[in-house]
Amino acid sequence: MDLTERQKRILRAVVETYVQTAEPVGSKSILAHSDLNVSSATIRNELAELTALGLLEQPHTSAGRVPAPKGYRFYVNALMEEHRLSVQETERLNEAMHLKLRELDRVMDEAGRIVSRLTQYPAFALSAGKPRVTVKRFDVLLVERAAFIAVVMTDNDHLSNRLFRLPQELSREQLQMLASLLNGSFTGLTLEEFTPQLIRAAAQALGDEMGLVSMVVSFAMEVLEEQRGRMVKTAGLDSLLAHPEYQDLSRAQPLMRYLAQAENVGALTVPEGQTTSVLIGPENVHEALKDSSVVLATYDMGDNTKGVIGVVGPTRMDYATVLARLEYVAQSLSRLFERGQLPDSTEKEDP
Amino acid sequence: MDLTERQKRILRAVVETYVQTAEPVGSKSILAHSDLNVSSATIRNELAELTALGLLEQPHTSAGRVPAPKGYRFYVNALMEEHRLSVQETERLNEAMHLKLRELDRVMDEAGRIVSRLTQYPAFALSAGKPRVTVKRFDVLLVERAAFIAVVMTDNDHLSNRLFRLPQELSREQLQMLASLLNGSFTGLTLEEFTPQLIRAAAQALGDEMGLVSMVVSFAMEVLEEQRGRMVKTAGLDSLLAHPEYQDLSRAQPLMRYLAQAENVGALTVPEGQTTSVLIGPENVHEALKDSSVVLATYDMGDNTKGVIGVVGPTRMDYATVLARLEYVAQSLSRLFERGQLPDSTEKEDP
DNA sequence: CATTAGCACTCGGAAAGAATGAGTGCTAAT
DNA sequence: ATTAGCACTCATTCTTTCCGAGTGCTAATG
Repeated sequence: MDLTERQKRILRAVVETYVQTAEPVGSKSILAHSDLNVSSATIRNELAELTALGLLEQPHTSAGRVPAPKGYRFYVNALMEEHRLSVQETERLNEAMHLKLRELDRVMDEAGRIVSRLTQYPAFALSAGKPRVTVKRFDVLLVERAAFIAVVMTDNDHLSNRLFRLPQELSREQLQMLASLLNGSFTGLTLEEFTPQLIRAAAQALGDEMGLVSMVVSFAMEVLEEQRGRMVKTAGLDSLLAHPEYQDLSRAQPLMRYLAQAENVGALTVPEGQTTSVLIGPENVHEALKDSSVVLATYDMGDNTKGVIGVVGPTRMDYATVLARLEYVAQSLSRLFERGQLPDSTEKEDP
Repeated sequence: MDLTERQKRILRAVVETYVQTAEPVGSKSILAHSDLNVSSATIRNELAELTALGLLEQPHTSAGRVPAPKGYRFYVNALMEEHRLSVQETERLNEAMHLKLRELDRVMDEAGRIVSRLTQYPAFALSAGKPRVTVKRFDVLLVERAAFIAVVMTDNDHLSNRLFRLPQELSREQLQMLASLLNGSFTGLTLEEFTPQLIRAAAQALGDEMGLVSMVVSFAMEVLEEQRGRMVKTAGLDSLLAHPEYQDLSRAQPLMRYLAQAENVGALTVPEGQTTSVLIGPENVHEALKDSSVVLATYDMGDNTKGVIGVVGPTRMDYATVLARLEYVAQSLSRLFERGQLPDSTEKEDP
């Protein structure tokens, strides 16, 4: 798509004022917002041109212009200046991030909240799905005469534990044997490799009258199941209603419903090889998103797995700012996973 | 408040048809819905009476009647028949409940979802706050040359763990000593009793050059902090918009915002000595709830602590059914906590 | 005295019409 | 190529009109 310099400036002016005002923008206001030295009539001609190209559209004959999805796309690809976070902004973001982020669950939850607060759009955080997870290590701890804790550590260093109470007492030796059996037979296996035969054989080897093996093994299987799946957290659903395009309930409701379903949100991904993704209106495949936009950024969870954070909002979105903030949070998350800590707020760097 | 039998029947008819239709109900439709053998004129007289008593109200002169909050209150207190769950219903509920409910976090999350699905209203689940939580037991497990897992078990049998990586290698003996020190010095203490002095003394006693003590202790403190707070999970926010009273965005939005704030929802409680609570419209203290109703039920988490589940919806709510379902879920949760398992679906009993 | 039939009246809401004005597209002039 | 000027379009807003469900009251009835 080839545009003259003047057309680009006009397109950009339309996008940027529309993003602010949410009102169709007319030739006069472009005159004010950009510093073109031409008359409104000239601009009208250009607008007609841009409309013919499918970059803008007219809600009705006597209204101003509104960016069409293609227009936003052009803006995002070619016109948008990279939004540089100001010092204040960085500080605010860091402040927001400096929370007790630890367990994955918590991290995802908080990340979603933070992004939503930062962008004023509903946000979500997805942890990476990991198709092959295995148990790295089992531990069992005797806690009372007839209760023990099983600790399962997966190969992505996630820990889970559960307390088991038993009808009978248990000796330290029995537990010891249980532990070495488990570590011997069930580490390094994916969920599929936990076959009933294997479990039965192990139980027999231990002479397991209380079903200890199956207890712990099925716990381990739950853990693997859980680790394998993507975790989906959404936040800030309520902020959707704050935007004028969703004042119309018939638009807000399907989107809300979409967002409330974890499996929908979990299906959102960033194309291979990219770290961010912007899908504008009809570019989205899911019906409920057809007239909204989705902005995504990936973060690194270590282990070559990627998580995703993102927001959903009207196509009229300040893509530059939203992208910048998402990227910043994604970057911070990557560092969190890499180093086990959040970046120092004084540190400054360009991606 | 004394009503004649006929007045009661009329009030009840108004509430019940209004709950279904969401339209003001007139004298004629009452005639149809109830089996009074009187004319519409008589009913009109009674309606005027009930309106004068503040039990009904008229949106405008030429409209039918709508229950006033006092009317709902009377209905809930005196008129409402206890909704008996049908066999099908029970089955559906059980099916919904039979999920992998384990970790508290997950339980709360699921409970909220289930209640929301069951009632078609936004729902929430609160775990009990526990003012005095202590660590019951510490365990440490060596996992690699320079990494260990700390497991903290609190007196409500909650388990948390964390993996610590260290710059230096660690001997099994060192860890052993760490464990006994922690168990000796820090079990049975509330968060407040973890004084800096105590921590310093413990570190010295161990000759702790790597800061092991402070690592594990601050982890334990996080755990206590977390266990002390109430956990708040909300679900089904989107179902709010499905109800006609929230088609008006100016009503839906504040309520959404209210529900999105954990601290708001967390403040909802059931009065001492009751197991359920119904707050109708203006009976609510929080501004955002003034024209909605809140229905709550408590469940028993063991340890004499009570959790709460509940829903928020329009005052026009089918209180009988909602209450019955909430109670059922609450009961199931209680049993889950008591026995560590869900009630058998074949089992049937009256509360 | 409670109940009822009958009827005038009220008032919200839908439908139709009129006024407003921002913004366009076109034409003719520069 | 640009621009001033002007007729025209069409959402939006404000009135006006109309409709009917439902009431409240009165007078008649058992």
